[in-house]
Amino acid sequence: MSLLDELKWRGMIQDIMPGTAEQLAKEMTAGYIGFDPTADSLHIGSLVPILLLVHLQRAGHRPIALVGGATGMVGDPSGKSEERNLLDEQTLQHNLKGIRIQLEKYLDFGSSSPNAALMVNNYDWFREIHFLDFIRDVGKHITVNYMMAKDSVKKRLEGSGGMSFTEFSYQLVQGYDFYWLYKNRQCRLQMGGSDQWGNITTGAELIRRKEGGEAFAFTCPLLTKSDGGKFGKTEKGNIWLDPRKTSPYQFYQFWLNAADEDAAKWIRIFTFLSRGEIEDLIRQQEKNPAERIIQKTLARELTIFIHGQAEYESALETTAKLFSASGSMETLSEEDLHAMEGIVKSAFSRNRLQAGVDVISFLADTGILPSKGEARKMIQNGGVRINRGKIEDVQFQVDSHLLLHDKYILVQKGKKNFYLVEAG
RNA sequence: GGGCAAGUAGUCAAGUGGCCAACGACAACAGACUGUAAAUCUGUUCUCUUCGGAGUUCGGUGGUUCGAAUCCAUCCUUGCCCA
Repeated sequence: MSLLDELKWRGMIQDIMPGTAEQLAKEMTAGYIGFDPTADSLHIGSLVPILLLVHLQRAGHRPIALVGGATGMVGDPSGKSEERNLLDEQTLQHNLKGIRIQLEKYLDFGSSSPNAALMVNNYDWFREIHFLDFIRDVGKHITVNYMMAKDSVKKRLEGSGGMSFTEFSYQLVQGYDFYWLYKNRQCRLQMGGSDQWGNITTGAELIRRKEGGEAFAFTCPLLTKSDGGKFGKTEKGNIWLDPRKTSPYQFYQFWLNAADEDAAKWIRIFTFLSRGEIEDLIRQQEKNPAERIIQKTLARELTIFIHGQAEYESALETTAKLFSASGSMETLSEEDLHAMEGIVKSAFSRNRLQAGVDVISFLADTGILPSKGEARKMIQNGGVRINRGKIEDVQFQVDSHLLLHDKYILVQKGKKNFYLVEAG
C-alpha cells in the first residue's frame, strides 16, 4: 500500500495537490511540516503532524521538521479571530529548544540512513533577509488579491477584530520557508493541518512563480471531538507530551476517556496498527462496548509511543488500583500508594491531623480546592471522597485515624481526580 | 485630521437611574444514570465566608445623584466611512 493510500484510510488526508502521489512514487521526496514555538513543549495537537512525518519516514522519504523561530515572531492568523501576542526572543529560544528535544525522540535523525530526518529553524535564513529585499524578491511575485482571497485573511477582514499588516504578511513568510527548503534542501512537499492549506499553497505558488518549479502538498483534517469540544483540552488544560507537564498517568487517562466515536477515529490516526487489527478491534468494541477495548488499545499504544513501556505499565497499574471496583483501601499497599506516579500529591502537617481538622480547611489548605467556599460547595454537591468514602457532612473531621499506612490520605474530587495527601 | 459605531463575567450576549453580582445561550465543574462513555435530568460557575453575610465588578479616570453598567466630561482601545 502506498503512503498516500495508507494515510487515506487512516483518515489523515483532507486536501491534496494533484501530482503528489506521482511525485512520491517517483523518488525519495523530502517533505516538511512547521511547528509553532508557542510553548516549550509540544502537546497532543502536534501529534498528528509528528505522525505524518513518521509515516513519511517509514515510507522511505525524508522528513523535515521546521521549527518556526521566525514565523513564531510574526504569528499565524489561521484559525485565530484576534491578533496574537508576539513572543519575545528569549521565550522563543527556550521554546525552540524544548520542541527540538521532543522531536528528536520520535524521528530518526541518524545521519547514516539515506532518508534521515532534518531539523531546521526558519530564523536561520530569515535573520539574513532585509525588509526591502524581501518585498522586492518575494512580495513581487504574489499579488495582494491572491493573499486576500485566503480564508484566514477573508475571515478577519469580515470580522470585527481587524488584522495587522504583520499577520497579513504571515503567509508570505511561511511561503518563503517552503521556497527556501525547495531551493536549499530539495524539499518538494509540505504537509500540515488543513488550517494551513492557505499558507501552503502560497508557498507552492511562490516556487512556481519564482523558479518555475513544482511543489506538492497535502493536509490532514483538524481533529474535533464528537461533542464539539476542542481536541486535546481537558479541565486541566492542554495535554502535553512533556511528562513534567502532563504525567504519563494523565496522558493515559486522556485517551482512555475518549468517546467511542472518537476512539474509533483516533486509533487509526494515532497508532501504527494495521487495518486488519483495527477493524478487529472495532468489531470487538461493537460486541461489548463496556469493555472499551479501543480506548484501552489507543491509550496503550500512545503512552508507549510517547513515554515508553515502563511508564505505560505504571500508568496502567495506577489506573487499575484507583478504579478497580472491588479494591478497598486496605488492599492498597504502601508501595502501591507511593508508586502512584501522576496523581497529584500534596503534604499536610501531621500535627494538625493528630489534633483533627475540619474537611473544609483540609481541602482548602492542601490546595485540592481553591477556597473554603468552593470546598463547601463541592461537598454539598457530593463531589468529595476521602479514602473512597463519600463525604456528606461539611462538619466532617479529618484526623490521623484516616491515614493509610500511617502516612497517606487518598482524596477524590469528582470521580476521576485523585489526590494523595502525605502527612509530614 | 473629520464623521459614525462599539467596548458588560471563560466566550457570545441582554440590561439604558434603584427590584443588579447583573436575563439568556454556550462552555466548564460536580451529582444521578452508565462503561472512568455518549445522550438525558439536577446543582454550581466574580472573590472571600464563621453560610448569617462581607467585599470588588460592567474599557480607564473624574463628575452629577440619596442611589450609576445605565446620565455627563475626558482619556484609551477597536471597527467602518471620508481626508
